[in-house]
Amino acid sequence: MSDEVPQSEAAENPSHLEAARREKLRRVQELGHDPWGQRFDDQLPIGSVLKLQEQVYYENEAGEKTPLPEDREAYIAWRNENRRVELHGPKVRAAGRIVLERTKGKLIFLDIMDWTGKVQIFVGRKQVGEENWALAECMQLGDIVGVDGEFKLTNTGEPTIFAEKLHFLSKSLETPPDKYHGIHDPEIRQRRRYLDLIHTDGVMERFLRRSKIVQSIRQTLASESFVEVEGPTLHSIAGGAAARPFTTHHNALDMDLFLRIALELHLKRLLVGGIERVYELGRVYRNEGISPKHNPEFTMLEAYQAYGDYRSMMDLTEKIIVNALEATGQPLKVQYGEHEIDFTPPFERKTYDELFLEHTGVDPKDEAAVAKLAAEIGFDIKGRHPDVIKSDVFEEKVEDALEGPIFVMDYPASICPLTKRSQTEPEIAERFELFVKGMELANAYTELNDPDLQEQLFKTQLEGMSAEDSMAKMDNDFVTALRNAMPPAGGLGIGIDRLVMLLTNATSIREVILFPLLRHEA
RNA sequence: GAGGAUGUAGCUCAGUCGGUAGAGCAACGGACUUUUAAUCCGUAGGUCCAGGGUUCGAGUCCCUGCAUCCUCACCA
Repeated sequence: MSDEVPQSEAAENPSHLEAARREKLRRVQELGHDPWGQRFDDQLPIGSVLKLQEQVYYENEAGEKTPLPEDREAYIAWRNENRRVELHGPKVRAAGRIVLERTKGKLIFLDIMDWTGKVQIFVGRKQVGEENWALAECMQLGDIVGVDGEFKLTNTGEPTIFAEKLHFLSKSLETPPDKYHGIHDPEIRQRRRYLDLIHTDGVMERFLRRSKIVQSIRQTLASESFVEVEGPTLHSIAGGAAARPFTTHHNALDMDLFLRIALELHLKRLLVGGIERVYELGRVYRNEGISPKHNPEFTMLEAYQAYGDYRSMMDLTEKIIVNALEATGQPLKVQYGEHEIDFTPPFERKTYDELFLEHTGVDPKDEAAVAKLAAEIGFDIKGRHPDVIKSDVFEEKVEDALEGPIFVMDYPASICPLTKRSQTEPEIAERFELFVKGMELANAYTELNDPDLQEQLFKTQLEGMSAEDSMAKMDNDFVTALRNAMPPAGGLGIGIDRLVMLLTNATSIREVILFPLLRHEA
Protein backbone atom coordinates (compact mmCIF):
# COMPACT_ATOMS: atom_id res chain seq x y z
CA MET A 1 0.00 0.00 0.00
CA SER A 2 1.38 3.36 -0.97
CA ASP A 3 0.53 6.62 0.72
CA GLU A 4 -1.21 7.80 -2.44
CA VAL A 5 -4.00 5.27 -2.16
CA PRO A 6 -7.11 7.33 -1.53
CA GLN A 7 -8.65 6.64 1.84
CA SER A 8 -12.23 6.96 2.88
CA GLU A 9 -13.37 10.05 4.69
CA ALA A 10 -13.66 8.04 7.88
CA ALA A 11 -10.09 6.86 7.48
CA GLU A 12 -8.84 10.42 7.11
CA ASN A 13 -10.79 11.82 9.99
CA PRO A 14 -11.41 9.06 12.51
CA SER A 15 -12.81 9.38 15.98
CA HIS A 16 -10.42 8.44 18.76
CA LEU A 17 -12.26 5.10 19.02
CA GLU A 18 -11.71 4.37 15.36
CA ALA A 19 -8.16 5.66 15.45
CA ALA A 20 -7.38 3.15 18.19
CA ARG A 21 -8.85 0.37 16.07
CA ARG A 22 -6.92 1.45 12.98
CA GLU A 23 -3.75 1.43 15.09
CA LYS A 24 -4.46 -2.18 16.11
CA LEU A 25 -5.14 -2.99 12.47
CA ARG A 26 -1.75 -1.57 11.52
CA ARG A 27 -0.06 -3.68 14.16
CA VAL A 28 -1.77 -6.83 12.84
CA GLN A 29 -0.32 -6.02 9.43
CA GLU A 30 3.11 -5.37 10.97
CA LEU A 31 2.97 -8.83 12.49
CA GLY A 32 2.53 -10.19 8.99
CA HIS A 33 -1.15 -11.08 9.28
CA ASP A 34 -4.07 -10.07 7.05
CA PRO A 35 -6.50 -8.09 9.24
CA TRP A 36 -9.31 -9.12 6.89
CA GLY A 37 -8.42 -12.79 7.08
CA GLN A 38 -8.55 -15.70 4.70
CA ARG A 39 -10.50 -18.87 4.15
CA PHE A 40 -10.61 -20.81 7.40
CA ASP A 41 -11.33 -24.50 6.96
CA ASP A 42 -12.47 -27.24 9.29
CA GLN A 43 -13.67 -25.06 12.11
CA LEU A 44 -16.21 -26.66 14.41
CA PRO A 45 -19.43 -24.78 15.16
CA ILE A 46 -19.20 -23.52 18.73
CA GLY A 47 -22.39 -25.34 19.67
CA SER A 48 -20.65 -28.57 18.62
CA VAL A 49 -17.49 -27.66 20.51
CA LEU A 50 -19.50 -27.28 23.71
CA LYS A 51 -20.92 -30.78 23.28
CA LEU A 52 -17.40 -32.22 23.53
CA GLN A 53 -17.21 -31.41 27.22
CA GLU A 54 -17.77 -35.04 28.25
CA GLN A 55 -14.57 -35.97 26.42
CA VAL A 56 -12.45 -33.93 28.84
CA TYR A 57 -10.52 -36.21 31.21
CA TYR A 58 -7.51 -36.50 33.48
CA GLU A 59 -5.20 -39.36 34.36
CA ASN A 60 -5.53 -40.71 37.88
CA GLU A 61 -2.64 -41.98 39.97
CA ALA A 62 -2.81 -45.36 38.24
CA GLY A 63 -2.50 -43.57 34.88
CA GLU A 64 -6.08 -44.35 33.88
CA LYS A 65 -8.23 -41.92 31.90
CA THR A 66 -10.79 -40.56 34.33
CA PRO A 67 -13.79 -38.39 33.49
CA LEU A 68 -14.29 -35.14 35.39
CA PRO A 69 -17.07 -34.70 37.95
CA GLU A 70 -20.08 -33.74 35.84
CA ASP A 71 -21.63 -31.28 38.21
CA ARG A 72 -19.97 -27.87 38.10
CA GLU A 73 -19.92 -27.46 41.89
CA ALA A 74 -18.45 -30.92 42.32
CA TYR A 75 -15.86 -30.20 39.64
CA ILE A 76 -14.77 -26.96 41.31
CA ALA A 77 -14.47 -28.71 44.66
CA TRP A 78 -12.42 -31.49 43.07
CA ARG A 79 -10.31 -28.98 41.18
CA ASN A 80 -9.49 -27.04 44.32
CA GLU A 81 -8.06 -30.24 45.79
CA ASN A 82 -6.23 -31.16 42.58
CA ARG A 83 -4.84 -27.95 41.09
CA ARG A 84 -1.74 -29.60 39.69
CA VAL A 85 -3.54 -32.35 37.80
CA GLU A 86 -3.37 -31.77 34.06
CA LEU A 87 -6.62 -31.95 32.10
CA HIS A 88 -6.86 -33.33 28.60
CA GLY A 89 -9.48 -32.52 26.01
CA PRO A 90 -10.09 -32.71 22.27
CA LYS A 91 -8.17 -30.44 19.91
CA VAL A 92 -10.59 -28.07 18.22
CA ARG A 93 -10.62 -25.21 15.77
CA ALA A 94 -13.27 -22.55 16.15
CA ALA A 95 -14.04 -19.11 14.79
CA GLY A 96 -16.30 -16.31 15.90
CA ARG A 97 -16.78 -12.73 16.92
CA ILE A 98 -15.23 -11.44 20.13
CA VAL A 99 -18.12 -10.39 22.36
CA LEU A 100 -16.33 -10.19 25.69
CA GLU A 101 -12.74 -9.68 26.69
CA ARG A 102 -11.05 -9.89 30.09
CA THR A 103 -7.35 -9.40 30.60
CA LYS A 104 -5.58 -10.53 33.70
CA GLY A 105 -1.88 -9.84 33.63
CA LYS A 106 -0.34 -12.10 31.03
CA LEU A 107 -3.65 -13.82 30.42
CA ILE A 108 -6.45 -12.86 28.05
CA PHE A 109 -9.89 -14.40 28.18
CA LEU A 110 -11.95 -13.90 25.05
CA ASP A 111 -15.57 -14.95 24.58
CA ILE A 112 -16.19 -15.68 20.94
CA MET A 113 -19.64 -16.21 19.47
CA ASP A 114 -20.91 -17.78 16.28
CA TRP A 115 -24.51 -18.50 15.32
CA THR A 116 -24.52 -21.72 17.29
CA GLY A 117 -23.19 -20.46 20.59
CA LYS A 118 -20.54 -18.79 22.66
CA VAL A 119 -17.32 -20.18 24.08
CA GLN A 120 -14.42 -18.83 26.08
CA ILE A 121 -10.85 -18.78 24.80
CA PHE A 122 -7.92 -18.79 27.17
CA VAL A 123 -4.79 -17.08 25.91
CA GLY A 124 -1.77 -17.39 28.22
CA ARG A 125 1.36 -15.51 27.19
CA LYS A 126 3.64 -18.35 28.25
CA GLN A 127 1.35 -20.98 26.73
CA VAL A 128 0.92 -19.46 23.23
CA GLY A 129 4.32 -17.82 22.75
CA GLU A 130 5.24 -14.25 21.90
CA GLU A 131 4.01 -14.27 18.31
CA ASN A 132 0.46 -15.34 19.16
CA TRP A 133 0.49 -13.11 22.23
CA ALA A 134 1.31 -10.07 20.14
CA LEU A 135 -1.58 -10.94 17.82
CA ALA A 136 -3.92 -11.48 20.77
CA GLU A 137 -3.04 -8.03 22.05
CA CYS A 138 -4.41 -6.62 18.79
CA MET A 139 -7.76 -8.36 19.20
CA GLN A 140 -10.66 -6.15 20.25
CA LEU A 141 -14.36 -6.51 20.90
CA GLY A 142 -16.16 -7.02 17.63
CA ASP A 143 -13.25 -8.55 15.76
CA ILE A 144 -13.69 -11.96 14.19
CA VAL A 145 -10.95 -14.40 15.10
CA GLY A 146 -10.08 -18.07 14.81
CA VAL A 147 -8.39 -20.34 17.30
CA ASP A 148 -6.74 -23.74 17.43
CA GLY A 149 -6.47 -25.27 20.85
CA GLU A 150 -7.45 -27.86 23.39
CA PHE A 151 -11.01 -27.79 24.67
CA LYS A 152 -11.23 -28.32 28.41
CA LEU A 153 -12.26 -26.57 31.62
CA THR A 154 -10.81 -23.74 33.66
CA ASN A 155 -10.49 -23.94 37.42
CA THR A 156 -13.92 -22.38 37.72
CA GLY A 157 -15.42 -25.03 35.45
CA GLU A 158 -15.89 -22.81 32.41
CA PRO A 159 -15.70 -24.74 29.13
CA THR A 160 -12.77 -23.11 27.36
CA ILE A 161 -10.59 -23.47 24.31
CA PHE A 162 -6.99 -23.12 25.52
CA ALA A 163 -5.40 -21.34 22.59
CA GLU A 164 -2.35 -22.80 20.91
CA LYS A 165 -2.59 -20.74 17.74
CA LEU A 166 -4.62 -17.65 16.94
CA HIS A 167 -5.89 -16.42 13.59
CA PHE A 168 -7.04 -12.93 12.73
CA LEU A 169 -10.11 -13.23 10.49
CA SER A 170 -11.68 -9.78 10.32
CA LYS A 171 -11.17 -6.40 11.94
CA SER A 172 -14.08 -4.33 13.19
CA LEU A 173 -13.47 -0.60 12.76
CA GLU A 174 -16.51 0.24 14.87
CA THR A 175 -17.00 -0.01 18.60
CA PRO A 176 -19.69 -2.51 19.55
CA PRO A 177 -22.54 -1.49 21.87
CA ASP A 178 -22.44 -1.82 25.65
CA LYS A 179 -21.36 -5.39 26.36
CA TYR A 180 -23.92 -5.81 29.15
CA HIS A 181 -26.91 -3.71 28.12
CA GLY A 182 -26.62 -4.20 24.37
CA ILE A 183 -28.82 -2.01 22.18
CA HIS A 184 -32.08 -0.71 23.63
CA ASP A 185 -32.85 1.89 20.98
CA PRO A 186 -35.43 0.22 18.70
CA GLU A 187 -34.38 2.46 15.84
CA ILE A 188 -30.79 1.22 15.92
CA ARG A 189 -32.02 -2.34 16.29
CA GLN A 190 -33.98 -2.04 13.05
CA ARG A 191 -31.70 0.15 10.97
CA ARG A 192 -28.60 -1.82 11.90
CA ARG A 193 -30.11 -5.28 12.19
CA TYR A 194 -26.64 -6.86 12.06
CA LEU A 195 -25.89 -5.32 15.46
CA ASP A 196 -29.25 -6.51 16.75
CA LEU A 197 -28.52 -10.06 15.58
CA ILE A 198 -25.19 -10.00 17.38
CA HIS A 199 -26.11 -8.20 20.57
CA THR A 200 -29.78 -8.76 21.38
CA ASP A 201 -30.71 -12.07 22.97
CA GLY A 202 -33.22 -14.09 21.01
CA VAL A 203 -33.02 -12.15 17.76
CA MET A 204 -30.85 -14.66 15.92
CA GLU A 205 -33.00 -17.51 17.25
CA ARG A 206 -36.17 -15.78 16.11
CA PHE A 207 -35.00 -15.24 12.54
CA LEU A 208 -33.58 -18.75 12.32
CA ARG A 209 -36.94 -20.00 13.54
CA ARG A 210 -38.68 -17.95 10.88
CA SER A 211 -36.57 -19.74 8.29
CA LYS A 212 -37.54 -23.11 9.79
CA ILE A 213 -41.23 -22.19 9.70
CA VAL A 214 -41.04 -21.22 6.03
CA GLN A 215 -39.10 -24.37 5.25
CA SER A 216 -41.71 -26.45 7.07
CA ILE A 217 -44.55 -24.80 5.14
CA ARG A 218 -42.85 -25.69 1.85
CA GLN A 219 -42.43 -29.27 3.05
CA THR A 220 -46.04 -29.56 4.12
CA LEU A 221 -47.24 -28.28 0.76
CA ALA A 222 -44.82 -30.50 -1.14
CA SER A 223 -46.06 -33.53 0.80
CA GLU A 224 -49.59 -32.62 -0.36
CA SER A 225 -48.32 -32.45 -3.97
CA PHE A 226 -48.44 -28.65 -4.27
CA VAL A 227 -46.06 -27.04 -6.76
CA GLU A 228 -44.29 -23.77 -6.01
CA VAL A 229 -44.32 -21.09 -8.70
CA GLU A 230 -43.29 -17.46 -9.03
CA GLY A 231 -45.82 -15.04 -10.42
CA PRO A 232 -45.11 -11.50 -11.55
CA THR A 233 -44.69 -8.80 -8.93
CA LEU A 234 -45.29 -6.03 -11.47
CA HIS A 235 -48.99 -5.91 -12.29
CA SER A 236 -50.90 -3.71 -14.68
CA ILE A 237 -54.01 -4.24 -12.52
CA ALA A 238 -53.39 -4.66 -8.78
CA GLY A 239 -56.15 -7.12 -8.00
CA GLY A 240 -56.94 -9.99 -5.68
CA ALA A 241 -57.32 -7.93 -2.52
CA ALA A 242 -58.65 -4.64 -1.21
CA ALA A 243 -55.65 -2.38 -0.75
CA ARG A 244 -53.93 0.64 -2.24
CA PRO A 245 -51.02 -0.44 -4.41
CA PHE A 246 -47.59 1.09 -4.89
CA THR A 247 -47.18 2.54 -8.36
CA THR A 248 -44.12 2.37 -10.56
CA HIS A 249 -43.20 2.86 -14.17
CA HIS A 250 -41.43 0.92 -16.88
CA ASN A 251 -39.38 3.30 -18.98
CA ALA A 252 -38.79 1.35 -22.19
CA LEU A 253 -42.46 0.38 -22.44
CA ASP A 254 -43.56 3.76 -21.05
CA MET A 255 -46.03 1.88 -18.92
CA ASP A 256 -47.42 2.57 -15.46
CA LEU A 257 -47.38 -0.49 -13.25
CA PHE A 258 -48.40 -1.54 -9.76
CA LEU A 259 -46.55 -3.71 -7.28
CA ARG A 260 -48.75 -6.70 -6.52
CA ILE A 261 -51.07 -6.59 -3.52
CA ALA A 262 -51.95 -10.29 -3.74
CA LEU A 263 -50.92 -13.47 -5.53
CA GLU A 264 -54.42 -14.69 -6.25
CA LEU A 265 -55.29 -13.86 -9.82
CA HIS A 266 -52.16 -15.27 -11.43
CA LEU A 267 -52.25 -18.46 -9.40
CA LYS A 268 -55.83 -19.02 -10.52
CA ARG A 269 -54.75 -18.53 -14.12
CA LEU A 270 -52.32 -21.39 -13.49
CA LEU A 271 -55.19 -23.47 -12.12
CA VAL A 272 -56.88 -22.94 -15.48
CA GLY A 273 -53.61 -23.98 -17.09
CA GLY A 274 -53.76 -27.30 -15.30
CA ILE A 275 -51.29 -26.83 -12.43
CA GLU A 276 -53.79 -28.46 -10.14
CA ARG A 277 -52.08 -27.79 -6.83
CA VAL A 278 -50.13 -24.58 -6.92
CA TYR A 279 -48.75 -22.12 -4.44
CA GLU A 280 -46.55 -19.08 -4.15
CA LEU A 281 -44.78 -17.92 -1.04
CA GLY A 282 -43.68 -14.39 -1.69
CA ARG A 283 -43.69 -10.72 -1.03
CA VAL A 284 -46.68 -8.47 -1.60
CA TYR A 285 -46.80 -4.70 -1.23
CA ARG A 286 -49.60 -2.55 0.14
CA ASN A 287 -49.46 1.20 0.29
CA GLU A 288 -51.23 1.47 3.62
CA GLY A 289 -50.52 2.58 7.14
CA ILE A 290 -47.77 1.09 9.28
CA SER A 291 -48.48 -0.45 12.67
CA PRO A 292 -47.20 -3.22 14.94
CA LYS A 293 -49.21 -5.58 12.75
CA HIS A 294 -48.61 -3.96 9.34
CA ASN A 295 -45.53 -3.48 7.21
CA PRO A 296 -45.80 -2.08 3.65
CA GLU A 297 -44.14 -5.19 2.27
CA PHE A 298 -44.95 -8.53 3.80
CA THR A 299 -44.80 -12.20 2.97
CA MET A 300 -47.84 -14.10 1.89
CA LEU A 301 -48.58 -17.70 1.17
CA GLU A 302 -51.34 -18.45 -1.30
CA ALA A 303 -52.22 -22.02 -2.22
CA TYR A 304 -54.85 -23.29 -4.66
CA GLN A 305 -56.16 -26.82 -4.86
CA ALA A 306 -58.25 -27.99 -7.82
CA TYR A 307 -61.36 -29.96 -6.93
CA GLY A 308 -61.21 -28.77 -3.32
CA ASP A 309 -63.23 -26.16 -1.49
CA TYR A 310 -62.82 -23.93 1.55
CA ARG A 311 -63.18 -26.87 3.88
CA SER A 312 -60.19 -28.58 2.25
CA MET A 313 -58.33 -25.34 2.97
CA MET A 314 -59.20 -25.52 6.67
CA ASP A 315 -57.60 -28.93 6.89
CA LEU A 316 -54.55 -27.68 4.99
CA THR A 317 -54.27 -24.62 7.25
CA GLU A 318 -54.26 -26.82 10.34
CA LYS A 319 -51.62 -29.09 8.84
CA ILE A 320 -49.39 -26.15 7.92
CA ILE A 321 -49.53 -24.65 11.40
CA VAL A 322 -49.20 -27.90 13.34
CA ASN A 323 -46.23 -28.99 11.21
CA ALA A 324 -44.57 -25.59 11.63
CA LEU A 325 -44.88 -25.92 15.39
CA GLU A 326 -43.35 -29.36 15.26
CA ALA A 327 -40.55 -28.21 12.96
CA THR A 328 -39.62 -25.52 15.44
CA GLY A 329 -39.77 -27.92 18.36
CA GLN A 330 -42.80 -26.32 19.97
CA PRO A 331 -45.82 -27.82 21.70
CA LEU A 332 -49.33 -27.29 20.29
CA LYS A 333 -50.00 -24.89 23.13
CA VAL A 334 -47.65 -21.95 22.67
CA GLN A 335 -47.00 -19.04 24.94
CA TYR A 336 -47.81 -15.65 23.41
CA GLY A 337 -47.16 -12.76 25.74
CA GLU A 338 -49.28 -13.29 28.83
CA HIS A 339 -51.54 -15.75 27.05
CA GLU A 340 -51.44 -19.28 25.78
CA ILE A 341 -52.63 -20.20 22.31
CA ASP A 342 -53.87 -23.74 21.82
CA PHE A 343 -53.25 -24.88 18.25
CA THR A 344 -54.51 -28.40 18.88
CA PRO A 345 -56.56 -29.34 15.81
CA PRO A 346 -59.32 -29.18 14.84
CA PHE A 347 -59.56 -25.44 15.43
CA GLU A 348 -62.92 -24.03 16.45
CA ARG A 349 -65.26 -23.38 13.49
CA LYS A 350 -68.14 -20.93 13.70
CA THR A 351 -70.14 -19.00 11.15
CA TYR A 352 -70.01 -15.28 10.68
CA ASP A 353 -73.69 -14.95 11.61
CA GLU A 354 -73.34 -17.10 14.73
CA LEU A 355 -70.48 -14.96 15.97
CA PHE A 356 -72.26 -11.77 15.05
CA LEU A 357 -75.26 -12.71 17.15
CA GLU A 358 -73.07 -14.00 19.96
CA HIS A 359 -71.01 -10.82 20.30
CA THR A 360 -73.62 -8.17 19.50
CA GLY A 361 -76.91 -9.72 20.54
CA VAL A 362 -78.30 -8.50 17.24
CA ASP A 363 -79.72 -10.76 14.56
CA PRO A 364 -77.37 -10.31 11.56
CA LYS A 365 -80.26 -10.91 9.15
CA ASP A 366 -82.19 -7.96 10.61
CA GLU A 367 -80.79 -5.16 8.46
CA ALA A 368 -82.57 -2.43 10.37
CA ALA A 369 -81.30 -3.66 13.73
CA VAL A 370 -77.75 -3.98 12.39
CA ALA A 371 -77.90 -0.48 10.93
CA LYS A 372 -79.17 0.86 14.24
CA LEU A 373 -76.30 -0.81 16.10
CA ALA A 374 -73.79 0.54 13.56
CA ALA A 375 -75.16 4.05 14.01
CA GLU A 376 -74.87 3.65 17.80
CA ILE A 377 -71.23 2.66 17.46
CA GLY A 378 -70.72 5.77 15.36
CA PHE A 379 -70.44 4.39 11.83
CA ASP A 380 -71.70 6.38 8.90
CA ILE A 381 -74.51 4.25 7.51
CA LYS A 382 -75.97 6.60 4.92
CA GLY A 383 -75.88 5.24 1.37
CA ARG A 384 -73.90 2.16 2.34
CA HIS A 385 -74.66 -1.40 1.44
CA PRO A 386 -76.20 -3.38 4.37
CA ASP A 387 -73.45 -6.02 4.16
CA VAL A 388 -70.74 -3.36 4.29
CA ILE A 389 -72.38 -1.94 7.41
CA LYS A 390 -72.60 -5.42 8.91
CA SER A 391 -68.95 -5.99 8.06
CA ASP A 392 -67.95 -2.76 9.84
CA VAL A 393 -69.80 -3.85 12.96
CA PHE A 394 -68.27 -7.31 12.74
CA GLU A 395 -64.75 -5.91 12.56
CA GLU A 396 -65.43 -3.55 15.44
CA LYS A 397 -67.31 -5.85 17.79
CA VAL A 398 -66.30 -9.39 16.91
CA GLU A 399 -62.82 -9.65 15.37
CA ASP A 400 -60.83 -8.04 18.17
CA ALA A 401 -62.57 -10.26 20.70
CA LEU A 402 -61.65 -13.51 18.95
CA GLU A 403 -58.99 -15.30 20.96
CA GLY A 404 -58.84 -18.18 18.54
CA PRO A 405 -57.59 -20.03 16.79
CA ILE A 406 -61.03 -19.95 15.21
CA PHE A 407 -62.23 -20.34 11.64
CA VAL A 408 -64.87 -17.72 10.95
CA MET A 409 -66.97 -19.18 8.14
CA ASP A 410 -69.56 -18.10 5.62
CA TYR A 411 -69.23 -14.38 4.96
CA PRO A 412 -71.87 -12.19 3.32
CA ALA A 413 -71.46 -12.86 -0.40
CA SER A 414 -71.60 -9.24 -1.47
CA ILE A 415 -68.31 -8.39 0.25
CA CYS A 416 -66.54 -11.39 -1.36
CA PRO A 417 -66.34 -10.80 -5.11
CA LEU A 418 -63.85 -13.62 -5.76
CA THR A 419 -65.68 -16.31 -3.81
CA LYS A 420 -68.13 -18.98 -4.84
CA ARG A 421 -71.61 -18.64 -3.38
CA SER A 422 -73.12 -21.32 -1.22
CA GLN A 423 -75.28 -23.64 -3.29
CA THR A 424 -78.04 -23.61 -0.69
CA GLU A 425 -77.79 -19.99 0.45
CA PRO A 426 -76.67 -17.74 -2.41
CA GLU A 427 -76.27 -14.70 -0.12
CA ILE A 428 -73.51 -16.56 1.71
CA ALA A 429 -69.97 -16.89 0.32
CA GLU A 430 -67.92 -19.99 1.03
CA ARG A 431 -65.13 -18.15 2.73
CA PHE A 432 -63.32 -18.44 6.04
CA GLU A 433 -60.87 -16.31 7.90
CA LEU A 434 -58.69 -17.71 10.66
CA PHE A 435 -58.39 -15.42 13.66
CA VAL A 436 -55.89 -15.71 16.46
CA LYS A 437 -55.56 -13.09 19.18
CA GLY A 438 -57.74 -10.68 17.21
CA MET A 439 -55.38 -10.95 14.27
CA GLU A 440 -56.42 -12.20 10.84
CA LEU A 441 -53.98 -14.96 10.09
CA ALA A 442 -55.52 -16.69 7.08
CA ASN A 443 -58.22 -16.09 4.51
CA ALA A 444 -59.64 -18.74 2.21
CA TYR A 445 -62.41 -19.36 -0.28
CA THR A 446 -64.09 -21.84 -2.39
CA GLU A 447 -62.92 -20.07 -5.53
CA LEU A 448 -65.41 -18.45 -7.83
CA ASN A 449 -64.98 -20.08 -11.25
CA ASP A 450 -68.09 -18.80 -13.07
CA PRO A 451 -66.69 -16.27 -15.59
CA ASP A 452 -70.00 -14.53 -16.16
CA LEU A 453 -70.63 -14.03 -12.46
CA GLN A 454 -67.01 -12.97 -11.96
CA GLU A 455 -67.31 -10.34 -14.67
CA GLN A 456 -70.55 -9.11 -13.18
CA LEU A 457 -69.04 -8.88 -9.67
CA PHE A 458 -66.03 -6.98 -11.01
CA LYS A 459 -68.47 -4.44 -12.41
CA THR A 460 -70.46 -4.10 -9.21
CA GLN A 461 -69.08 -1.48 -6.97
CA LEU A 462 -70.82 -1.73 -3.61
CA GLU A 463 -72.46 1.47 -2.50
CA GLY A 464 -70.35 3.48 -0.09
CA MET A 465 -67.21 1.53 -0.89
CA SER A 466 -64.28 3.29 -2.53
CA ALA A 467 -62.55 1.65 -5.47
CA GLU A 468 -59.46 1.17 -3.36
CA ASP A 469 -61.40 -0.57 -0.59
CA SER A 470 -62.96 -2.97 -3.01
CA MET A 471 -61.56 -6.27 -4.11
CA ALA A 472 -63.64 -5.88 -7.25
CA LYS A 473 -61.30 -4.50 -9.89
CA MET A 474 -62.14 -5.37 -13.44
CA ASP A 475 -59.49 -7.66 -14.87
CA ASN A 476 -60.62 -8.75 -18.32
CA ASP A 477 -57.61 -10.92 -18.88
CA PHE A 478 -58.47 -12.85 -15.72
CA VAL A 479 -62.12 -13.24 -16.77
CA THR A 480 -60.93 -14.56 -20.12
CA ALA A 481 -58.88 -17.15 -18.25
CA LEU A 482 -61.98 -18.25 -16.33
CA ARG A 483 -63.88 -18.59 -19.63
CA ASN A 484 -61.48 -21.45 -20.40
CA ALA A 485 -62.82 -23.40 -17.39
CA MET A 486 -61.10 -23.25 -14.05
CA PRO A 487 -61.74 -26.37 -12.02
CA PRO A 488 -63.70 -25.95 -8.82
CA ALA A 489 -61.06 -25.21 -6.23
CA GLY A 490 -60.20 -24.17 -2.74
CA GLY A 491 -57.79 -21.28 -2.21
CA LEU A 492 -55.90 -20.20 0.89
CA GLY A 493 -53.87 -17.18 1.94
CA ILE A 494 -51.73 -17.04 5.07
CA GLY A 495 -49.88 -13.99 6.36
CA ILE A 496 -46.48 -15.49 7.03
CA ASP A 497 -45.16 -12.61 9.14
CA ARG A 498 -48.12 -12.84 11.48
CA LEU A 499 -47.81 -16.58 11.73
CA VAL A 500 -44.15 -16.11 12.62
CA MET A 501 -45.14 -13.51 15.22
CA LEU A 502 -47.43 -16.00 16.92
CA LEU A 503 -44.88 -18.79 16.72
CA THR A 504 -41.96 -16.70 18.01
CA ASN A 505 -43.84 -14.71 20.65
CA ALA A 506 -43.28 -11.37 18.91
CA THR A 507 -45.65 -8.47 19.58
CA SER A 508 -44.55 -6.36 16.61
CA ILE A 509 -44.30 -7.38 12.98
CA ARG A 510 -41.02 -5.44 12.89
CA GLU A 511 -39.54 -8.05 15.20
CA VAL A 512 -40.02 -10.74 12.54
CA ILE A 513 -39.03 -8.70 9.46
CA LEU A 514 -35.27 -8.27 9.13
CA PHE A 515 -35.41 -4.86 7.51
CA PRO A 516 -38.79 -3.20 8.08
CA LEU A 517 -39.50 0.01 6.22
CA LEU A 518 -38.22 3.12 8.01
CA ARG A 519 -38.13 6.74 7.04
CA HIS A 520 -34.88 8.33 5.96
CA GLU A 521 -32.59 8.72 8.90
CA ALA A 522 -33.02 12.01 10.76
C1' G B 1 -53.56 11.21 8.90
C1' A B 2 -54.59 12.51 14.70
C1' G B 3 -52.89 12.29 19.76
C1' G B 4 -49.09 10.96 23.47
C1' A B 5 -43.92 9.67 24.82
C1' U B 6 -38.80 9.83 23.65
C1' G B 7 -34.09 12.07 21.33
C1' U B 8 -27.59 14.13 26.09
C1' A B 9 -20.21 10.68 24.73
C1' G B 10 -19.54 4.77 20.22
C1' C B 11 -23.47 2.02 23.68
C1' U B 12 -26.81 2.14 28.29
C1' C B 13 -28.52 6.11 31.01
C1' A B 14 -28.52 10.51 35.00
C1' G B 15 -28.87 15.82 34.68
C1' U B 16 -32.88 19.16 40.66
C1' C B 17 -35.47 25.78 40.42
C1' G B 18 -32.74 28.31 33.85
C1' G B 19 -26.40 29.49 36.27
C1' U B 20 -19.20 26.35 33.59
C1' A B 21 -21.92 18.76 30.87
C1' G B 22 -22.20 13.66 34.53
C1' A B 23 -21.79 8.10 35.53
C1' G B 24 -21.13 2.94 33.94
C1' C B 25 -19.52 0.18 29.75
C1' A B 26 -16.31 0.79 25.46
C1' A B 27 -11.26 3.42 24.21
C1' C B 28 -6.08 4.77 25.67
C1' G B 29 -1.70 4.11 29.50
C1' G B 30 -0.36 1.09 33.83
C1' A B 31 -0.75 -3.43 37.78
C1' C B 32 -2.37 -8.52 37.92
C1' U B 33 -1.11 -16.41 34.88
C1' U B 34 -7.66 -19.77 35.58
C1' U B 35 -10.95 -14.78 34.81
C1' U B 36 -16.12 -14.42 33.49
C1' A B 37 -20.65 -7.76 33.35
C1' A B 38 -13.14 -9.44 36.49
C1' U B 39 -10.87 -5.76 39.77
C1' C B 40 -7.66 -1.52 40.90
C1' C B 41 -4.90 3.35 39.50
C1' G B 42 -4.63 7.13 35.75
C1' U B 43 -5.95 9.70 30.80
C1' A B 44 -8.93 11.20 26.93
C1' G B 45 -13.76 11.56 24.77
C1' G B 46 -19.87 16.24 23.82
C1' U B 47 -23.10 20.18 17.12
C1' C B 48 -27.17 17.99 24.55
C1' C B 49 -31.71 15.57 17.13
C1' A B 50 -31.97 20.30 13.75
C1' G B 51 -33.49 25.45 13.25
C1' G B 52 -35.57 29.69 15.45
C1' G B 53 -37.31 32.47 19.93
C1' U B 54 -37.49 34.25 25.30
C1' U B 55 -33.43 35.52 28.74
C1' C B 56 -27.67 38.76 31.32
C1' G B 57 -27.49 33.36 30.74
C1' A B 58 -31.04 27.53 27.72
C1' G B 59 -29.56 20.35 27.82
C1' U B 60 -33.57 22.58 30.89
C1' C B 61 -38.80 27.34 29.00
C1' C B 62 -41.63 28.52 24.05
C1' C B 63 -42.33 27.69 18.55
C1' U B 64 -41.27 24.93 14.00
C1' G B 65 -39.21 20.76 11.72
C1' C B 66 -36.97 15.63 11.68
C1' A B 67 -36.68 10.55 13.54
C1' U B 68 -38.25 6.42 16.64
C1' C B 69 -41.91 4.05 19.84
C1' C B 70 -47.11 3.60 21.60
C1' U B 71 -52.51 4.38 20.85
C1' C B 72 -56.21 5.41 17.20
C1' A B 73 -57.59 5.62 11.88
C1' C B 74 -56.68 2.75 6.98
C1' C B 75 -55.25 -2.36 6.20
C1' A B 76 -53.66 -8.31 6.41
